[in-house]
Parts: sequence; C-alpha cells; structure tokens
Amino acid sequence: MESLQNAVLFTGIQADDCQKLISCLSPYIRHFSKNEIILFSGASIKHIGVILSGTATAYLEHPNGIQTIMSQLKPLSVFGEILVSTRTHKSPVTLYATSDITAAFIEYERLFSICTTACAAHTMLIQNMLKVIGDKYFRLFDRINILREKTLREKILAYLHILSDRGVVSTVTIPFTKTMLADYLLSNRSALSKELRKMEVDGLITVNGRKIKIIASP
Amino acid sequence: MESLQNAVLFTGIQADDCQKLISCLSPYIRHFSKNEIILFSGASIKHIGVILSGTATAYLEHPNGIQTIMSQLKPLSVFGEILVSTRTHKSPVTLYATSDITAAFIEYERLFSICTTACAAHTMLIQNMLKVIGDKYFRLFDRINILREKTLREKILAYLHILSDRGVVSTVTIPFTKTMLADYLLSNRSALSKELRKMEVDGLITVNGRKIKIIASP
DNA sequence: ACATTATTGTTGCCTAGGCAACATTTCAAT
DNA sequence: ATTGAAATGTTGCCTAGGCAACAATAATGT
Repeated sequence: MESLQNAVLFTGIQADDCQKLISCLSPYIRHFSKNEIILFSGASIKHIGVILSGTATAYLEHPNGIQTIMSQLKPLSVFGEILVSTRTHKSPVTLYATSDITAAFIEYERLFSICTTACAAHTMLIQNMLKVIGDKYFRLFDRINILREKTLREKILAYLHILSDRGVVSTVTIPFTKTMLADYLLSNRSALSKELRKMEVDGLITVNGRKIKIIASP
Repeated sequence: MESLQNAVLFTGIQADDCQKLISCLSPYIRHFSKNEIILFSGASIKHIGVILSGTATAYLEHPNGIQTIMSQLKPLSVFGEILVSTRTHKSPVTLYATSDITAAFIEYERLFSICTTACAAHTMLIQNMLKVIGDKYFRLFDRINILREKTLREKILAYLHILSDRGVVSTVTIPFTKTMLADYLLSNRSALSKELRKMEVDGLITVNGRKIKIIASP
C-alpha cells in the first residue's frame, strides 16, 4: 500500500497528507494471475485502477477478433481514469495481465467527494488526474503522428524519434516484440522485418534485438 | 457572453451560480478574422478557449509542411483544455479560423483557484472539464479504430458507422469535404472517390453530395 | 452575372507492402 | 537439459491504393 503513494496521482502531496488522503479514498487491493483479464472491453467500471506490481497490456478488440495493441502498463500505471468522466464508463479496451498482478482500485465517487481531513490534497489529486489523462491523450496523439507517415520507413523513423524522446537519445530500446511493434504501426510483421533490414543496409539504423541505434538524423 | 453559459463547461450549474462563476473566471473575448491562425502548433498557451461564434479547424503539422486534419470546432467547442495539465502547455495542433470568430479565453490558474463565492460550481466546472477532455480522448480513439481497418472500404465503413452514432442512424452527413475526409482517413482523395463509387455499385451505400445512406449492415 | 478558386470524378500506371509459407532462433516452462 | 511455443528472418507473389493529370462541377467572392 505504501507503493501507491508513489503513483503519479499522489505526487506533490505531503507524506502525511497523502496517508490521510489515501485512507479517505479507501482503495482496495485485487490480485490477478498471469493471462487473466483485468478488464473487458465494453465493461462498465466505477473505479480507477493503479498497478502496484506486475505488467499488463491493453488491446483494442475488433468485431472480427483481431486485437490491436494500445498500451502497456507497468507498476504505478493508472487505468480507467478516462472513464471517470464518461456517461457509460465503458472501457474501450481489454486489459490482459502479462504477469501476476497486484492492483489498487479507487471508486470514482471517492475522487470527488470532498473529505474533511485533507481537502487541499484532494485538489492536488484531481490536478494529478488531469495530468495522467493528458499524458494518455498525448500518447494517443503520438500514434496518430506516427500513423500518418506515408511509408513504413517513415513510420518507423517517426516511432523511433518519439521513443528517443524527440531525438535526444540515439539508442532506444523497443518496449515490446517486433511482432507487437508491427501491430502498433498497423503494418505487417514481415514487412517490418524487411524494412528494418533495408534501413540497416542504408545505414540509417543498427538493430540489435530490441535495441536500435539511430545513426543518421540530418 | 451569455452564450458562454451554454458551453459544456458550465452544464449542471445553476444560472445564478454560473453568473458568479463566470465573473470569477473573468474570461476575455478575442476576435479573429477568417483564415487567421488562432493558435500555432508548438505555441504555449495558458488559457483555455471557447468558441462563441464561428468555426475553426485543427491541423496536425508535419515538418515537411503537410497538414493532417484533426478536428473541427464549432460554436461552444472548447480548445486548449488538454494543455492545462501538461508541463510545457505546447499545442500539438495549429488552429485556423475557417470563418470570422469570437472566442472567450479563461486562464488556467483561474480554473483551479478556489473562489469564495461559488466553490461548488467550481467543482462542477472541473468535472465538466474532465468530461470535455474525455470526449476529446474518445474522438481520437475513434480515429484509431478507423485507421486500423486494413482496407479503405473498411475504413470508410468504420467511419460511417461511428458517424451514424454506432449504427443507430442510416443516413449520415459528412461534416467536411471529401478531400478532407480522405485526409482524415489518411488515404488518397482519388482512391476515396473510386472506392465510394465502387461501394455504391456494390449496393452498400448511396452517395448524395455529403449525405451518405448506409444500405447494408449484415 | 461573372470570374476565380476549390471540390469532385475519372482514368491509367506503378509500387509499397500485405500475405503466406517456411526456416531459424529465442524464450519459457517443466 | 529438454521440449514446446513464440518470435524473428527471409523469400516471392500479387493487389490495394497512391500518385499524377485532366475534365467537370460547385462554391465563393466581387
């Protein structure tokens, strides 16, 4: 439970205020085992979740059964926070546990109920939530920025550029498998494999498993 | 200024509370003439904007100069609200006035400063803002849902399906030109034109200018 | 009413990359 | 260590749709 304090939701709040705030939010803990579904696409939820330990992956489901990767969650990642403000609270994604997971859940209502003990902290909490939502929005925006590139090569470069924190670092580590990367880029795995090789031949990058070094940035 | 009260930001707030709240937020009004740029991509802003009259279009700019349409704003649309919570407050899009525009601007700080007169209304305001942000998030999500379809025909159908409020209505009116639609679908205009005709021939839809009737939904 | 500009339809050409099929390597579980 | 299952590399084929170029139509401003 102490680790919950480290979540972005609680940054900028004094330790003791934070204690009070959290007890005021009265989160409850749930465990999920690997491969279990934490949240079904289309299901209504009335809590936001915080991953305390383990990892999860969010997929967008297609009527035809195909899944598209949307995001990866790691310890202290928050989920369900966008649904707070929607009418139906229906999740647009399915959340799979990719390892054994411990997660904390906080009821939406608690977030907005003004508690008597730590109101200032409460305000900070809401602002932090805005920040979390903003971050998620921009990650989706990043993807649009990548997908609008016309060729696969350009998509890859755009992806690497964003991953490298907009060109600050030159060696990046892809946070998932190449198969998933192809999925993320909405392209074909073998086409991705081909193109990465071509880019290596053309001296643009060096590929080493999941590590990619970006060579040219003219 | 009365029209500002009708913005989503102020729904669920009593008229008199709303008056107080708005004077507390002390918005200021600005005018833009057609084709003027309201907000530059990359520019920092410290206000959220509400369109009072007129229309605007948000474009994502590419280093190479190509613009991708992101959203259309009409009276009572809000913009800049996602930037409230970010560190740099830098706009990811450029906002063009597509007609003469009147807009109200409210400083971020005012949103969170607890006023003495209408604190409850203030809380409602924040919740409304969460709703606005959530809506924007889902509109972006919709686009991903469309773009991940593999063929152009499937993209068009997915687009029409979402536009028809998930299949409730069978005749939809495209909110922009076909040229812009092709842009939105990240595809080629003449390819879109071709495919729409083919779909008409195949008896899937009927196209009448910007009105499209969806015939089959098996 | 007229002129200018934007939108739309239509055609043909051509290539990026989707797809399937297989071999190889890496990873995970027992 | 061993086995089964993913992940990855690689090849060839083939088509969806990008692109350019033009004509026709519609919208807009003067």
